[in-house]
Amino acid sequence: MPTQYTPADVEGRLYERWTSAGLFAADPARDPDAPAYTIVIPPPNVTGSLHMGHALDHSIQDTLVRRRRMQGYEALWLPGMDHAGIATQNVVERELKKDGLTRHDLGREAFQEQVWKWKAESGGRILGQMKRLGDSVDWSRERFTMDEGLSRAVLTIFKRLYDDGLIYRAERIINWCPRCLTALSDIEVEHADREGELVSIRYGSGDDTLVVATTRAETMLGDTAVAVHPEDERYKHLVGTEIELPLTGRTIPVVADEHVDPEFGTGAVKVTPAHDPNDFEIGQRHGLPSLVVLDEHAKVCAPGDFHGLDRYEARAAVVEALRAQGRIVKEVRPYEHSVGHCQRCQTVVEPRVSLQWFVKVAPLAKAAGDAVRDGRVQIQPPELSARYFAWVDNMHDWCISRQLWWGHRIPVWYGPEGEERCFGPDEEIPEGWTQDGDVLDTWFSSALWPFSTLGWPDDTPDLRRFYPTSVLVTGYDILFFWVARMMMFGLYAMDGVEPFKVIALHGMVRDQHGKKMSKSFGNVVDPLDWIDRYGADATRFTLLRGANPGGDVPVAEEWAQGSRNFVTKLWNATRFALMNGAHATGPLPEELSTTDAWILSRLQTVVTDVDRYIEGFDFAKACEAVYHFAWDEVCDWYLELSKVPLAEGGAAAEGTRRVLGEVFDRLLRLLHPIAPFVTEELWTALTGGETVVRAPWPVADPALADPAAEGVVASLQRLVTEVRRFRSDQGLKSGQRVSAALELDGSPLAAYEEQIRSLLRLTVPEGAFTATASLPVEGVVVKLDTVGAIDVAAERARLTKDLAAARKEVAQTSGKLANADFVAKAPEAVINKNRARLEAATADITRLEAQLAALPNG
RNA sequence: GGGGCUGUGGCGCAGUUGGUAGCGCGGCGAGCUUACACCUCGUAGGUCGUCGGUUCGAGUCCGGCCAGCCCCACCA
Repeated sequence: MPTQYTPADVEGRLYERWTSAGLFAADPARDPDAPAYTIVIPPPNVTGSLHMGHALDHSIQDTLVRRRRMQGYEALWLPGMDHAGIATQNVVERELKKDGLTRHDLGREAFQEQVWKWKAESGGRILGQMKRLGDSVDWSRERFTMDEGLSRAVLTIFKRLYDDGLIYRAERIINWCPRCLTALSDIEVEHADREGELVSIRYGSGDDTLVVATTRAETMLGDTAVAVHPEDERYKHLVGTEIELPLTGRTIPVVADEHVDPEFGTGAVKVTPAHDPNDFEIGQRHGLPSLVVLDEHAKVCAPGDFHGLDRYEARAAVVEALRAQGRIVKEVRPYEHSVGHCQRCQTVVEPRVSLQWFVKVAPLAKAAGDAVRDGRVQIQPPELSARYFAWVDNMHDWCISRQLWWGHRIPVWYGPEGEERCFGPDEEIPEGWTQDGDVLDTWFSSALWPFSTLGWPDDTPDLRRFYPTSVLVTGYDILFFWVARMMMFGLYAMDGVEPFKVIALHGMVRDQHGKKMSKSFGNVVDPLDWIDRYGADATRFTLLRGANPGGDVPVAEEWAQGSRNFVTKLWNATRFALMNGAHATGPLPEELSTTDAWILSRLQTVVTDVDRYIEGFDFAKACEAVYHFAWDEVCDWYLELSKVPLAEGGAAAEGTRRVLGEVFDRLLRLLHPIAPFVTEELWTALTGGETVVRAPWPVADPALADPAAEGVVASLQRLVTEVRRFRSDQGLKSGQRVSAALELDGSPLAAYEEQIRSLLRLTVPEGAFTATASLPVEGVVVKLDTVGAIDVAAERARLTKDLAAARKEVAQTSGKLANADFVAKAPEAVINKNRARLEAATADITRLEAQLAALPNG
């Protein structure tokens, strides 16, 4: 075995072996007694490629699934992709544009074919990248939201919602993207503050004028009223009258509406029902007409001088024209306000009245909220529940129609007599009926993901065995987009059965300064680059190690190197064990040495801790626990201590070989869900087993807990550390052997004289000491021949400092114990702890004084 | 405008029901000791944003303030 582990040499080979052996395939009929464990992957966009966010998300899911699989669950991790309506259509349209074509040149059917062709050729790159990460998904169950089966699910639930009156078509004001030329739901709009200009305009003529303010002057062309507060004395006389609307030759009514804030601006508001959500509501309340003055490209479509101008050109032109008429009052002033942008292309969204399809969310959202409220679905970490409730309890109706060609077409047809009818997937469409041209929001089909992927609406064995799913793992950023909607549709479609038991939310991957990764900052890290250079295991470990519950995950090159080093360390440690004949077969030795008993005892604790941490979604702690056990305890102490019995041979060596094998067998299994590749490579080498993928998950054996052995080794560690410190302070070469006498009589450490000499590079004295340093530690005395004269002054200074600290400790602790209030009110455990502290400090004083006294005069 | 979060050694983070602070990286010093220099050994750095309160005792509970971040939102 080489001294360094080269991930690239093994990862591909192992993944291939796992999949061809079908190790990740779930089988609903395999063992009816085994509990099921299901995770459906948050389907990445078919246009997407693996980024750090996926890598984190998948590392978590893989860890959960691999552990359950080892525990004997029938574990299914179902992979798939989302058709990503707008995103994918944009990609393909861009391709067409290179040939000077638009989708309209092709027509709907040909365009769709083009998208499928694109998908076959260059979509789904991410699936191959998931293999690099080691994702143990069941590839035989891969799904796509546009699959035939999933499409049937979409049509089925649409019809059910339609028939239940939960889907309706209406003329409403919606968010319109003038570039994508489609409606958007509220959450597909991102708000950002933008510098704009607030223009104050005088409406009316003669004595009957008032001033309104707007940041979108061009919308005045579509004004159909001015609104004032009913109690506003300034305008009371105008309410109910008509007022002149400049530039248009129209007059509009002045209406009184509670919504107007008399304190803000002039207290008078222009009302454009067709292009502003507020104004739309005012319009509804007062029966005002909606006058659409901007077309789907956001160009002025109202007749007149401005016709055909883009909204921004029109804005300037309108202001200019008003200025010419002396209508602009005050100065036009800069004004920062929040502007909505299309999530997909960042174009400024234009609110527009149009005929769209909506889901009536109130009853669905209520059920989705209740499922969490009454504990049927648990949100992890629980603190994030508040955000969830805030959302589901205040949800507006969901605009689900998109004016796109890529997606599930709305299954509603219009008849010759103008009637409207929804047809289910298996119904025959009568002659002469035409289908609605819109498609559904991508999130509509993703909302069905937990059950549509399992065969719903059919009653399949998969659906029965694997629904509801066990846990949904995703970033908190997608709680509203996806999770809340899965809850709504899952509960609705599955008659109240929740789509998952636990929603485990993780944070966002960030750079080492906590900054969001983005191309513009230039701080994006490509997980595949890390996998190439450090390996999948190190990449996963880095992410999981930073994954504190609910927190964002900062990553940096150095962290990845540290993880890579850990993997190498594990590699070399196991290599050491193998070179020394470690094996994991047969019973453990009857008689365990104290160090063997100690490491086995520690192992039980770590097994328990790691299991508990993963169970609680605390991956950072799970990583830390294995990391420290493997490195600080197994490598730094146990391997070193084992060298003496291994060299000794005989029964001592044989016992150690068995224990070494036991420790690495369990450690590798414990680490496998987190770092699947290196553990597979090492575990199969160590045990000769087929694969660790389906090896049993380690369970702690309480009989192996040995506090006494842990105590002895702790003493040994303190002794060794103290002597090392002395050697280091005195400038003794660490490799240099030093003659020493150990007076260990009566100490439990007596049995470890050999190991102590080995760890400290001590030899047995052959003659008289030349210069001696005496170190009383842990009740034993170590006499070192220091070869040359030791630095007495430095040692004295150090001991004096320690002595002062010990005396301070004694003073503080004894003072505390003398405090009547403390003794009366503090719990006994705390008091005992302080007594122990006092005792230890007192012993330290005795020891240090003796050491000082033993120092040669110099 | 509403809601939430964070502020602990140089950097990034842990700190369960309150009991005198831990980890990784980095720093400094020493060293190729028969697994590993992607290593080993030793070591220096915090009084926990700030003010006040509760308590025998607070990083850990309560209140004010300062600083930063995020989400939601139809104030022209």
